[in-house]
Amino acid sequence: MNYNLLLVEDDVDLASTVIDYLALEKIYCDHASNGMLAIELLQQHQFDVVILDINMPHMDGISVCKKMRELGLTTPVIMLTARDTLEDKLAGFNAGTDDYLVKPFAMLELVARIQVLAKRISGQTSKLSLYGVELNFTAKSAYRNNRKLSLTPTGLSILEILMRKANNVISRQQLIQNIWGDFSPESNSLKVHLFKLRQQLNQNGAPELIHTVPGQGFIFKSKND
Amino acid sequence: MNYNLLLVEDDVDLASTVIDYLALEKIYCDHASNGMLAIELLQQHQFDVVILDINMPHMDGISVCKKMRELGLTTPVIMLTARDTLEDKLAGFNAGTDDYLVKPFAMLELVARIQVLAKRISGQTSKLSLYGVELNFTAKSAYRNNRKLSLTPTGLSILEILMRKANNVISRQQLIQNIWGDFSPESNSLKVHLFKLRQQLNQNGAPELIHTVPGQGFIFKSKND
DNA sequence: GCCAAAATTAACCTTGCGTTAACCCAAGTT
DNA sequence: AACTTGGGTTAACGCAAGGTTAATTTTGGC
Repeated sequence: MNYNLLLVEDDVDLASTVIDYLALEKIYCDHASNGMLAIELLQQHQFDVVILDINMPHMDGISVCKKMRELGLTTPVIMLTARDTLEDKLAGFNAGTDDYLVKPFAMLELVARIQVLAKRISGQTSKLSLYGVELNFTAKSAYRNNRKLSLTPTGLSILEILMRKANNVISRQQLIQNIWGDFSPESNSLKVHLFKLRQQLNQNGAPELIHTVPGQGFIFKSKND
Repeated sequence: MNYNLLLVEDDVDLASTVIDYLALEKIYCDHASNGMLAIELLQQHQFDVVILDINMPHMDGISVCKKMRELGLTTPVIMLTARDTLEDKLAGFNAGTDDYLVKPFAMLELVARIQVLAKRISGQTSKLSLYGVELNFTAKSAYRNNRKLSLTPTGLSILEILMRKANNVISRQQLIQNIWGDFSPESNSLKVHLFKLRQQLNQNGAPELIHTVPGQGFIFKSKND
């Protein structure tokens, strides 16, 4: 929730219907009535997903999508259209769209597909669950195999950073940057935090999830990967 | 091109039809006839996308997908089903699927959607794969025939340099330059590193991949080239 | 200003990477 | 046959990176 979308749609009535509905789902949605404007907005702001009507005067949705990709804008795109021939769909995917929804569609399906795309990209969720570890942001708590871990704020934030980049190595520097910003403590604070975090995670002989990659950094993954 | 999929489908006839078709598109596709097997395979191997039939005996597609996510398997999922009610779709998305396709579907659309998902992933985890050797940059790890190699940072970097210029001879000087920059160690350090790297690569009598070209340097290639 | 929780620091221990040097071997040279 | 040369193999050492522990300082709520 709390996503930031851009709806590109020339039919103002339809647009406001969609925007109003999404607002109920706590999804905020800007509106561009034509392709040129959309591209401009996309270059200026960061959006999680773009919803793109294909049938528009001047510049159609396919062209907008193509243009976006040419400009290096990787924001995920969902195309909306009344036409459901295979050629149309393939043209859409070819232009670089991520999803394709045929009108009339159920709002709930649109919302579901928006969430899938937004999640994949920005990892915005209220909870993260991985390898039996559950992280709840709103409650600021973490569990492993349903046993609550007692973590300090920084411990929690380290765990979050590692889990968001699960299966990717994160260097000490990146970690420090993410936790403290530009001014970090000068001693082995990070080591101590990590130690305590692992201590909590590995109670009852649970297998290690935070692995050290010597000389490279740390990685959150299960052993048998 | 050259994706690696897993199709989970109990109808063997339908499965082989899909697999054969995908083969034409150069998309390689393993097959699991039930959910349990699928989960096992997913834990053992790395797939780009999973195609999941919903309607299966014992363990249906929704449960398989849920289980996957609980286990921390983030491989993108496309669900296939004959039922296209909204509730079914929402149940699918709720279980953590990435896409949902209603039968009968056009093969070309399936292929298009596979490609979208596979691309998103391969953008996140950059890896290099050659002659059975897989180099994963984000995890800073290397595998040969799915067996993990234990490499030091320099070992990994040598392997990367050689693999990037596979089938081209690289001189000692070039290697040294690339690893250490302008100031290199004065002894036979490179030789030792290479020895240890080869030692890791050639476990279990696997054929040599790093060949010495006397007086010239080294070349990464398979024997029969 | 007091107290508990959290963060930082310092000291110490352990591991393992990188470098070195020494030695081995085979092929070519004199 | 002894010597040289290019390369492969092995073990040893120093040092930096990482892990552990305890003590001290900082922070924030009351």
